[in-house]
Order: sequence, then structure tokens, then C-alpha cells
Amino acid sequence: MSNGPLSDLHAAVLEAATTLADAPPRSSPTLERPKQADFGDLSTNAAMLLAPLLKASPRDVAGRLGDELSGRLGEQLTRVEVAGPGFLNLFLGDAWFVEALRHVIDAGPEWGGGGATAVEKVDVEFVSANPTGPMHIGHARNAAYGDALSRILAFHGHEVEREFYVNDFGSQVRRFAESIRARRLGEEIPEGGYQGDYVKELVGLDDGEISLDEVGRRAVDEMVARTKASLAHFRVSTDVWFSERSLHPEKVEHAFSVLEAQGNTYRHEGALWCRTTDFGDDKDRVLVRSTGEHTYFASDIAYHQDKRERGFDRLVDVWGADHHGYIQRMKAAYAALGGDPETLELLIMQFVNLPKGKMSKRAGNIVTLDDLVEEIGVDATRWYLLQRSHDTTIELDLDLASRKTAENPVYYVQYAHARIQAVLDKAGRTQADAGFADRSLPLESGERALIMKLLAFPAEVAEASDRRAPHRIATYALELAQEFTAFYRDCRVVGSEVEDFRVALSITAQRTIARALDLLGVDAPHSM
RNA sequence: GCGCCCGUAGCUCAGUGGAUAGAGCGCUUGCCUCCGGAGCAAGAGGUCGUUGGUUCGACUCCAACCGGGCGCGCCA
Repeated sequence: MSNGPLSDLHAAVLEAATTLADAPPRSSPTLERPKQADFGDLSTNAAMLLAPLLKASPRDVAGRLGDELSGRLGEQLTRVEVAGPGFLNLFLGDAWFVEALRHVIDAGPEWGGGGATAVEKVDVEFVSANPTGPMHIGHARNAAYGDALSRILAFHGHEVEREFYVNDFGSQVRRFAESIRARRLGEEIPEGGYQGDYVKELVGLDDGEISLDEVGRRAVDEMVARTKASLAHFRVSTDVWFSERSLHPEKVEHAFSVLEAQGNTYRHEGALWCRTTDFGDDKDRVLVRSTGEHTYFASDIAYHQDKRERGFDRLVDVWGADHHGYIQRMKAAYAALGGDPETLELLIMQFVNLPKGKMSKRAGNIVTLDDLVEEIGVDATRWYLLQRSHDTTIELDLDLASRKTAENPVYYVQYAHARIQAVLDKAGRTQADAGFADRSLPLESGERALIMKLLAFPAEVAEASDRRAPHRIATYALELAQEFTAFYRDCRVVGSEVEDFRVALSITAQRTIARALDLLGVDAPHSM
């Protein structure tokens, strides 16, 4: 399907280029908004790609391409211009912009969505914080990212399942229980135990009569309940809560048999090993220790085998930066199971640094997700954590982020949305009035720029989805808000001769801002 | 030692082959009889870590090096 006027235009450029060269160019030509206004509305590098094929100078090819394109597009194209090393700059007519806006209006609130060419069933596993402590700032970033990515993938047209893996099995749960019991009895916390104040809050779960196993179960249940509440408050939803304990013993044994059937396990020094080195790992990994205990890795393999059998086209795991060394072995193990490692994406969230000291789970003074939300609010927290690429470490300046003023771009974007509402209220219009009569007067540059920005939305969504990059949406939302504000400054809406047109433009801008914010899980208020 | 991520304006960071490298914050100077001033306009501020290479063209791709972060368990 068409992603709108821009992709139609891009297709026209590609066709014209293909006609000229009798073959498509090696790489797809660009069609972008140039930085300078006098370079036209859009610019393509097609001629420079074609020049080697035609054995002609790029500027010469650009001239021929311009003629070809003018013939195809007629009055939509006011004029073309060859520039620089061989760019072809396109100057589009008002009629093109008016039709383009009509297309956006007709698309309604779904504008920008559904563009995925190959729809995939995707599992997104994120946060998966250990149920032995509260979620900290790193989990907050992971949660915001995984949630926004899920929203974006779904909006783009994929079928998404969101999943949280609960590590409710193994030695850490026992240590957790031991820590609680020790706390209850006033004894010293055991080596490698848990010390935070939250442990003290849990001593009531242990009446002294029940087994340590039971203490562990109750404590984990309580921590999971708290995690669910924190995430819900952070506007993060989860479809599946997958218990590690539920893997034992059947699913783990099943995974072992799958590996064994592929000939990828062996026994050595009393332990059971997985031959991950055959699949790119730098050493083989233990599945069952010589003591008979399963490793964490055994659980993870069983978990991924289970996901495999649930029939996804793609598995996405969002992990913390301290797990990056785990990627190679996990992919290797997935291949050893017979899976296609290309369909297993292991994404790493880089750290969030606090100006003073770093977060440490077992230290007493940690900044939790709940603290963050209480301090600076859901909207600002999500925006702050999502505005940067997941593979760069970010600094969190609590003072700055918490100021509800101009320093934080999220309020600027929300303000633009609220301001549009004020304009619509003043005009006595609603979202239902999006349609408009034909526009006769020439368009102002602010109108053209805003329409062009709206048209860019589907490509931004596609980019954010394909590259797992929610921060692109944040950047886009800010730019769109700026573009609307410029339009608002220069073009009177209420009472203008072209009020219908400008109301329609305002409505589409408001919808698109609201959609972009929603993809980030940020509210779009009608007033502030 | 090996591996992953990062190095772009004073600060925090966008920019995965195109023209004169951008935004927010901070700083300077203007703007409130005019649809919301949580705003707008203008300005100062850069050897895109370094050195080579590929290319008509490199912040972008490749190599080496320098600097920072994080990992390299029969822990989870």
C-alpha cells in the first residue's frame, strides 16, 4: 500500500530514473527535504546514482531526469532545478500540497500506521527484573523502551506480544528467603544476601513456622505484585508473565532433549554441557553442574525453546548493558536448538548514569522507578528515557528533568497539542471538522512546511520500527511541534479567509502530535 | 588480553554516503493592546577523539590507535 504522497512521489522518481537508465539504480534514490529553502521542497540524488550507469555527468543526467519527471507529474511540479554536484531539486505546486493534506486527513487518526510490508508476529521480552528487589532506574529505561518499541511495532502493523520473564527459581530466591529470615531473627544477612530496607518490609511474610522455600515463594509473589503495580503506574503493559519456575523440570528436560537430538550436548567431568562453540561461542557452556543443579543458562535455553514453539516470526529480548557478554552464547544456544539466530534479536540498553554515584542493587540508596515517577512524573520520565538512542549511555539530571518548565522538551510538545485545542475551541471546531473546501489562495510557507512535516510521519514510524529506535519518534514529535508553532505564529487560523483549510491543518497536526506522544506512552493533554 | 557500546557546540545528545553538521538546555540581545509568553526572533559557540583507507562525495563505511563505560563463572 501507499505510505502517502511522499512515497508516491518517491515511486515516480524511481520510475523516471529506471526509464532513463533502462534499469533501476543500484541503491534506491533519496527523496528528502533539503536544509535550505532555496533548494526546493524536495531533493533527490537519483542523477548521481545513475551517472555511472549512463556514463554521463551527474548534472547532465539530472537535467534529463528533471524533464522526465516533469512530464510524469505535470502541474504537481512547478519547476525543477539542477544543483550542486548533481542534485535535482523539486519545487512542488500548491495543488500538490492541498491534495497531500487531503490524503492525511482521510487517513484519520491512523495516519502513519500500518506501513509494515512484511507483517511479523513478534515477541518483545523486556524489563524481566529480578523479583528480589525493587526496580531501579535502569529497569525504568528498559521498561520505557520495551513498551514504546512494542507500541511502535504494533502501530507499524506487526503483531506484538509483550512479555516479562520472572526469575523465581534458583539460588537467588533462596538467598532472598535467607535474607528475610535473618532479618526477622535479627541475625546477620548471609554472604551475597539482600540488604535493602524493602527486605525489612517483608519479614511479616515469614511466621517462623514455614519452610525457607515457602518464604521465598511468598516473597517473590509480593515483589512481583509490586513490580506489576509499578509498571502499570508507569503505563507499561505486559501480556505474558513467564515464570522461570514453570520451566522446571519438564520444559528444561524437553530443551535438553532437543539439543541432544541435534547432537549438541555432551557430558564432561560430571556436568552436562552444550556445544555452543559450534555456533560461534568462544567456549562451551554448562547446563547441569556436577552437583546436579541446573544453571541459569539451562533455564534460559528452555525459555527460548518455549518461545520458539509458540510460533513467533521474531523474538526480541531487551537486556541491560551488563548482559551484553551473554548475547553470543544465547544466540549460539538458539542455533544449537535448531533455531535461526537471525530471528532472535538481543537488544542492549546502555546504562543510565546519575550525576552522583551509580545505581547499585544491593546498596541501600538506589533510585527506584517509583522514586523517579514520584519525583518527575510519568510523562517527563518516559520522555527523558526515550529521547536518546538505546545504545548510548545517558546522564540523568534529576533536577533538570523534574523542572516542569521550558527546559524539558516534553512540555513544549504537550503545550503545542494543548494550544491547538485552544485554537479549535476558539473556532468552535472539533476533530470531526477535519474536511475542508478547496483552497484558492496561495499557501503560506508555514503551511507548506507543516504539511511536509506531517507527510514525513509514516517514514519516521517505519524507521523507528525497523531500527528499534523509539527515540526517532521523540525527535520527530519535537520537530512537528516546532513546525506547528511556526505556522501558528505566521498564519492566523480563527477568522481567517482560509479558516477551513487551517482548521483542517491544525487538526491533523494535533492528531499526529497525539499519536507520536502515544507511541512514547506520553499523554497529550487538551490543556495544561 | 578478548568482546560489546560510546567519543559531534559550555552541558545533555540527534544525525547509519550527499549541498553551508543540527536540537534542547545554558549564555547575549530584542519581543507581551494581536487565536495560550510553558512562547517567538536574532546572536555567540564546532580541527564531528587521532591517523590512514574506500568513494565523484565520509560525522556516516573499513583498519589501526587514543580516551570513557560495561562485560568475559559449574553466579543469577
